[in-house]
Amino acid sequence: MSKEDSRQILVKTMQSALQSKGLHGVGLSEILKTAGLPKGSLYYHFPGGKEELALAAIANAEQEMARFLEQVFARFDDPLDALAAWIDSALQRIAASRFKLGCPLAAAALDCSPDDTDLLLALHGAFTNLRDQLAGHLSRAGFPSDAATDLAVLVLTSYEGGLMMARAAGSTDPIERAFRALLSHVRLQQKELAHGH
Amino acid sequence: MSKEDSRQILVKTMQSALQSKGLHGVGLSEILKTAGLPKGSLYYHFPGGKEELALAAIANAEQEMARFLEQVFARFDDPLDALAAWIDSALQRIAASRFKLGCPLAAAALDCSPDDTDLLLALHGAFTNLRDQLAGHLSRAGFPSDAATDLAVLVLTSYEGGLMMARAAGSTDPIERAFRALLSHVRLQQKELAHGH
DNA sequence: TACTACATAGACCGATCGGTCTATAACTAG
DNA sequence: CTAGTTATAGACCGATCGGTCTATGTAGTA
Repeated sequence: MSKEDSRQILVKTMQSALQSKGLHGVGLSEILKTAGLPKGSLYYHFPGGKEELALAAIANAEQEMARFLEQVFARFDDPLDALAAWIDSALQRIAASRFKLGCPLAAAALDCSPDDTDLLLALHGAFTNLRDQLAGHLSRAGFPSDAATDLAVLVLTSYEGGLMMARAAGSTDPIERAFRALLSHVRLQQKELAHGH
Repeated sequence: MSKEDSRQILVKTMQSALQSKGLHGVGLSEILKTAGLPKGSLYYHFPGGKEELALAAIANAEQEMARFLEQVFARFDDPLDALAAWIDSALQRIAASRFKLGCPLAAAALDCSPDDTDLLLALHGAFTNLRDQLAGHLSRAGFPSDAATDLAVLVLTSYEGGLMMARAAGSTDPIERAFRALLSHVRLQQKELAHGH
């Protein structure tokens, strides 16, 4: 097994562990058992141990999310249609996991100690990137830069909160409701903007 | 020390531990040290151990939140003003804790195993209650029942997601942005509703 | 005082935690 | 074939985990 294979397996395993049980909810032994690798491999690839692996998992999750967003927004002319499609796919993904998988970023953010500065910094960077990416696309829908950033944050917060509540509910209902409300309000605002010009 | 005192101290300590470190992020020994109580007291009041204590902390957090919402909505004629005031106070609270304290419900939801059915059920109940409470108040602002429920869920998800992101950011910025966007859209919708009638 | 329930107190337990260490397999270069 | 690097393999460590247990106050009642 090549170096990159084992490394990637560990990252993916940690990422999915974060999604289902949180940072402190899984032990290294469980991760290693799932990954099918011994402890030596972990500390060879990640001398920093659990935290370094978590950071790598967070970076990977951010990248996956950013890429997926890029694809979806490339597929639609209207950014709001893209938004709806993105949520739709999130709905399917979470339902397919029977509501076990949340967002690894959110799980790490809530499960870590307040003075885990490395982790929090990485998370903040990830959220900021995603926010700016979203804001860029939304500004194409006619929203001024400031409003687009605010709206992007609203989308992200509802997405994260929605995933969390969906997990508790064992249902996609919270995400559906939140984004039904959000999109209806935003479409109205968009119409208003169009009239104003 | 009376029975209720110790019990309440344990509940509060667990609640704040959930907010700052999550369910598995704190050990019982740390909780007991903070509470200034021995292990015997914990297992006398909560024979079910950590999980029973967590359930009690969740129930307490839900009650506090519901009461606070009730107070805020009683103080304003316009439910949207109340909403803004509620967020304002949340902003102050989280800033005062230097972004260490999130929502105990969210922390528990993301840090527990997917088959912790008791915990997830309790959280689902809590979120549903808060949602319906919010929806009731919002329907007074002119929103039809269905739309009010959707909007209530949007408010809750943004609140929870906003708290999480604020923690990562070490700043109230995400909450401010999210609710600036939310309130601006909702006020527009409200105006639209008023015109339509 | 004696009895009883309540509540505290903390020693103690096996299991598991994250992390370190040495040994060795597998491959490459000379 | 040898030397050296890469990566795997897992025994082992002290610390801490959640939980159990017995012993000790303590308060109210007879």
